[in-house]
Amino acid sequence: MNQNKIPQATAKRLPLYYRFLNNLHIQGKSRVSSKELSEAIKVDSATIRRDFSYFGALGKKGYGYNVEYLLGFFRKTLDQDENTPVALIGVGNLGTAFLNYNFTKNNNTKIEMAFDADKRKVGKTIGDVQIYHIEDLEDNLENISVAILTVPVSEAQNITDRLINAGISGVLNFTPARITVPEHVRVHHIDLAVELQSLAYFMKHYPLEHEEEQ
Amino acid sequence: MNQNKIPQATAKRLPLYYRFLNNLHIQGKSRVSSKELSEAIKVDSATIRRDFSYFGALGKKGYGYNVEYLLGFFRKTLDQDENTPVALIGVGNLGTAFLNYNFTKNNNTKIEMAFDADKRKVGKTIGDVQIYHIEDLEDNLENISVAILTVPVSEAQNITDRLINAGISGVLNFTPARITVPEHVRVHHIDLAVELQSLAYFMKHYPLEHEEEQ
DNA sequence: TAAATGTCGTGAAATTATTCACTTAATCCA
DNA sequence: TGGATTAAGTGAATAATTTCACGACATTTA
Repeated sequence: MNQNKIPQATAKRLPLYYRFLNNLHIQGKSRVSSKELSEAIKVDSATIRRDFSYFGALGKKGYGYNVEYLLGFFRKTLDQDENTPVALIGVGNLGTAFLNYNFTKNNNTKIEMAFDADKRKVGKTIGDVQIYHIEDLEDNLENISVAILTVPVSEAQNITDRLINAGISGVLNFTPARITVPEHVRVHHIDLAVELQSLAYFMKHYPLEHEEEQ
Repeated sequence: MNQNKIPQATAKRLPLYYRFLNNLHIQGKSRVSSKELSEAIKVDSATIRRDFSYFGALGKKGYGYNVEYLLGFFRKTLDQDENTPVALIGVGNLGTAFLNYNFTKNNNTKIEMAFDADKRKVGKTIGDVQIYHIEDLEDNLENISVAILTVPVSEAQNITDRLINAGISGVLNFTPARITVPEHVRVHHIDLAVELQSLAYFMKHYPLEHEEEQ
């Protein structure tokens, strides 16, 4: 595989490309240029061409990219065929939002089960996903490698430790806690307060220049 | 001001530093080193020292940083005194999560009002925030510069246009739509599906190396 | 007081990412 | 068919970010 040659910045944009191509395909468009893509997803066209070029020559000069071909290519590259099973930990408002969000639609991730500490929620189903009690975490987490963590910050590290013990190797952490994990576990943090505050900071201090932001 | 000298990557970490220092202060710690900070927030210690150095010499050799002093400094720098008023657009599960999240706690942003298209929600209050009908957007959005966008993707561009017309200059966009805005408006995208998919991709293709992310 | 230790601040190097601008090839159109 | 146009792919330049590694100085300890 050529995975290690692909810059991280590029890898982060792949899902974005994939989804947009999928939309184009659904709309019946058969052809797209890096310029069009650029305008739609707000990434410089040279960056898009460079990103694609890491995978080889996917387009045609004077023509652009064939949507169906490119989509098929990304489908393979992003392992769209193979589903990644996900567990949701913490069924509060944010957790519920995830359960109702239909990820599987144009995405290879699927929330298979959810856990919560509130006994009143246990046994219920939201968006087809069964809710278990957090005490039963270890008994149910089989074949699941990714967890979405939407629990109170005070529980974050403790539950993370249990998740890792139970075999999880990727965590999407929505708590403000900067959790500690072993080397082989990957954590992505999404910190809503930080995002909001950082937006406010940028607005005040970088008033004129304009570039889109992750 | 020295804002323009500060790299964007540094600016993005500032809220993180601020919050962690605040926690230290609450815990009664009076002193901290870049190494300790590094272990807690998973950012390389040299990066932390470099980040701080953009603001001048804030520490003392052989000692570290004085928590209270540093906190006070960041409070000023991040304009913690001055609140940024925020409007929430779309009171679904995700929107509700925001309303219940107590941002103002150690944060200078405050959700002042919310809007939704569902008449049953209008007039209610969640977490002290009044919900208005989306039709009345323009009438109520006064003195608000930031919007959190948690509406269905189909409405995203249309509502964004209205928001900008009503004077908003920053948008925290949680919809998958890559919205188009004029030069003076800043948009930060947080795309939950992309985050999840990109985590899965990194897990599969960058198996051994380990660095914290985002 | 003197030696040992700790830790900042930072030049310089290394790494990573973006952007420019040009060559080349395919398409489009008259 | 042939000239004009379009747009990919990419070498090279530039920019941004991180990291190394060390000098200098404060603190701590004996």
